Amino acid sequence: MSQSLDRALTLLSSIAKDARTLDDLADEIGVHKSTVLRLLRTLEQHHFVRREGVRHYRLGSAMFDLANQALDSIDVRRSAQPALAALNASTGHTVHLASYDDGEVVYIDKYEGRHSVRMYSRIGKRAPLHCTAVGKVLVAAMPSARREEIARSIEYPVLTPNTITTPEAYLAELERVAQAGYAVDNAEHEDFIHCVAAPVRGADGEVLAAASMSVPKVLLDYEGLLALVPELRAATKEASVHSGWTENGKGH
Amino acid sequence: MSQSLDRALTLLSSIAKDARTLDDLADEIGVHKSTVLRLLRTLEQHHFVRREGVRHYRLGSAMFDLANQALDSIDVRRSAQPALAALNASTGHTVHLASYDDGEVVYIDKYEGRHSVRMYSRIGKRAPLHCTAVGKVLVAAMPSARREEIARSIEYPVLTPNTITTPEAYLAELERVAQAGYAVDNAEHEDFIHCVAAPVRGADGEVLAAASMSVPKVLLDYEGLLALVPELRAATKEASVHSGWTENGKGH
DNA sequence: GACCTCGGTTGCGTATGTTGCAACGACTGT
DNA sequence: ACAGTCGTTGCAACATACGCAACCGAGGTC
Repeated sequence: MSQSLDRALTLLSSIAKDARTLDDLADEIGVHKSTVLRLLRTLEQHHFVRREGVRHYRLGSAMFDLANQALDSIDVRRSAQPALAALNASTGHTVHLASYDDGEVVYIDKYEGRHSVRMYSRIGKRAPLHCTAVGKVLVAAMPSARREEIARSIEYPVLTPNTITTPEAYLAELERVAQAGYAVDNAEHEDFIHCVAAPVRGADGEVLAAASMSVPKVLLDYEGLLALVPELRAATKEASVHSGWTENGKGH
Repeated sequence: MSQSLDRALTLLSSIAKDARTLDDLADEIGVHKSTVLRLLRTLEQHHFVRREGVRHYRLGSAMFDLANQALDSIDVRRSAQPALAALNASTGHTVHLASYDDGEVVYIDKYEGRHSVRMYSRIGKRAPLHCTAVGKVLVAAMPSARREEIARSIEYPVLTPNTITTPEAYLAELERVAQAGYAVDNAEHEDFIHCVAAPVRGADGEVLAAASMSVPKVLLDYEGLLALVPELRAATKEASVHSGWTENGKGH
């Protein structure tokens, strides 16, 4: 809708990847370098971009200022923090907190595991719904009409041999998840990692977010992974309580 | 330079403050609400903004995705982390890591203190050079010509009774800091808090950033604050080593 | 030291994209 | 049913952001 803004935002992503020369950036978004220069200058004025020397552009402080402000305003993040940090500390595994946004999963918090295998995740990063434990938990919590709608509308890229590839299979999986109260990602997203996830609920019992633990397969087999579920659920329950949820029925 | 981009970036700040209605945002940046709508839509496409229901706009996930990417790319942040985290753990006080950017100080990391008095700081937030310990450390590390230049060009808003208010006084203070190797903010920024700061150096001995500890005055008097300096300097020294610095002379 | 390349910068005229307007639609509360 | 918000769209006018081409400055090469 707004061309220059659109270009500028694309620019930001390009810069985030890695600092480049003007012409490179120009090529990337398909405009003249003078245009890039002018956009950069505006971004710079607002501290969204910094230049260091020549040939080096980095994201600026406004970026993380706003980001931190935004993160702080996500209530469930703060209320879930103690429980998830404790879970992370006691198990040593990577813990994620994620929520649904526009047909995808967004990670809103992350506690790095001790056995830090390089995982392709990061706060703010987005992931597909069909191959992540958190994705399954979040969609499974929706009314069945909405589940259908989503299951039919998303793509099913095959990321590992275990990835679910059809709406039918996904819907069946969601049903299982809804029943069980937790979800598993049996190496459906990344080959060497499997996860379990469970919902964090708010005052009205609605699902605010999903928390997951990710474990390298070399460290724990499938049995071992499932054995973590009780601990995970204890943590999500505690997080839910801190978010206003009460055991039986509505809060307030 | 780019009007629409400029407006959009201003919009982001407004949204960060607090989610509002279209007209409010329009007023704030002085344009018609339809204009705001179109900008928001573009921002939304890029996930810089989310809408929840009506009358609610929040910053979106692209924001913190990029921000985290950017933070990860700040080398000194990662290399200083262990030392600063340990300092924070052992003293219980709030620890900041900050660097110089465009006439101001920018906080690039923060470790919350245990006795958490609400402090007006946040990763990515900017603060003045003249009334912060980190600011003094960073400017004191510059060659004297540049010190002069900066001292003459910045403003000296009076924030507390102790705030330095003239370039002359500031330059004298910088000289003291350069000699001593650390800086003090004796409640010059916020009335109830005082800080000490010391530099973190890189391979060539250049100052990469400044680390500080902030302590409420009710917790520790001026004497007590100064007593923390050795521990702080031990931590910044360790951080420097991790950043490539070597005790005597040039690295490489 | 002259020449070349590469990255960044500026002025200018034009076409394009962006804007404000005003009318409409959806929703809320009275 | 009506008034009051808030968000959305089509359109025409204009400002603005664009591409171009020339220029500058730094580094490297011969």
